[in-house]
Amino acid sequence: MGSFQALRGTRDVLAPEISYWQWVEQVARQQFAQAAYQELRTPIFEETALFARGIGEATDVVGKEMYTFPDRKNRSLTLRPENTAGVVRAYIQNKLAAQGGVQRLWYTGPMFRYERPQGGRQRQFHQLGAEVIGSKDPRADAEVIAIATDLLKQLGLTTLTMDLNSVGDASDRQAYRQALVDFLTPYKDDLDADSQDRLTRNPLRILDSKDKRTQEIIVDAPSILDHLSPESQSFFDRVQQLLTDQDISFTLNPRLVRGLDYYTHTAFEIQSSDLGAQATVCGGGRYDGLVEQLGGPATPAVGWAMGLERLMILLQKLHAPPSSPMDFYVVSRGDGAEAQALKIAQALRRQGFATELDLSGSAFGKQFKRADRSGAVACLVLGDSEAESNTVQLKWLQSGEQITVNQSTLLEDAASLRQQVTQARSTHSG
RNA sequence: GCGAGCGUGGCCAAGUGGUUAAGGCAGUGGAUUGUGAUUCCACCAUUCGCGGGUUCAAGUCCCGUCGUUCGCCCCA
Repeated sequence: MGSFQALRGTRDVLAPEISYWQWVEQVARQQFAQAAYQELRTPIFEETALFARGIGEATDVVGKEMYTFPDRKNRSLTLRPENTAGVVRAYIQNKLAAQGGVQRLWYTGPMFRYERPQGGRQRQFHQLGAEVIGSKDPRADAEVIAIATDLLKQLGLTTLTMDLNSVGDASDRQAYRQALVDFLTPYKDDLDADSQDRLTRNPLRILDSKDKRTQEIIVDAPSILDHLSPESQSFFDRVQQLLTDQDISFTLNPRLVRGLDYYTHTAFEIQSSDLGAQATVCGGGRYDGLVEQLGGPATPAVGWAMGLERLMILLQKLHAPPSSPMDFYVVSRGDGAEAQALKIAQALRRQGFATELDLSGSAFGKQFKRADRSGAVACLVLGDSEAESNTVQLKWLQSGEQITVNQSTLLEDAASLRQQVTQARSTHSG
């Protein structure tokens, strides 16, 4: 072959699809700004130990999905598989706690996990995430969830469902873990192989096994919700109440267990039925122990992350790509005219008009055909005679009306030109 | 990491061992060397993801490999 191709599980995002990405970023940026969240950008690779300690040694992500490599000084580095650990590291390192109060943060960027690629799952994928660090108020949970649901709604995704659970605090979990192990041990031989393995390592994960027989057994298993301390229970009740007050609907799912060890109390997932096996679009929850776990002061926190590739799959099914149509298409022929055409195109752009310049030098007929297809509202035509008289033909493509304008006066009244463009466009679409 | 399916030009494809590899869309040039439609003409795969094998003969069968899709797994 001899040519290169993007590595397995990575891909290029090109023209029509990219506009969905830009749209999502724009909507998110605006929403976060309105809610007083600051964007932060953290490095794409970090010390391996950050993830191992933050996410948990026993998790699948750390155990078998990380891109880990030695650098030239033989330090173990890892391409971030998620960004909460990195954000918390940044919070600690930059002493954001010292600023007092609550830190509201958001980010977007690539993440890396070595998994078998599948629809909605790549090795390099992108997340958009929000973290609220420094508040133990259940309103923080409700706010951060509301921002996620509002964002999705604003993107037109209205058929998503949310599962909600509480995994309690560390001691609730400890007690529940024991109860679960006690319950499952007699059935050990009937569990699927993965679940048997998890019985000692990470028993809570057995709850979302998809194995039929395991599921039958789990039906009667004790529920985490029966093992919450009174404090955890009332916290969870409050979160639910706050969500209901905002008309955010959810389904209580006591078997929802998140795969990363740092979660405490609130856990939630937003899912779509249009994504096959990779149904989760957004997932998150509270992680009150993580800041301390990573060497900072004991600090409560909540957050979530959205999978952008999955979001794009849904958006592409839902609507046509958001387009940004051209205002002008500049057609020219002949040396003098072509040079003037470039100058005019740049002048229009400086005034804020979206302007495409035809560089083909082909016959006017061909250029007009392209002008038509470009979606531009108007066409500017320069040939030898225009070049000589320093004029330009302004042709409105919808009506076919064409007038001669002096090049120097074309942009004299940009506001009125803008108005004409807007009007021509609205009669076109109306 | 495991299982199954698929891989023909930029896109959608026909083709199921006997050939010169259909067709459509898009693109480029021309009929029309200064005006968008339609129409017409021409060009656009020495080759069927890649490598090897079987056969007189392979896009078609076999093996390997790469990619991709679906499920498991995992999670966003």
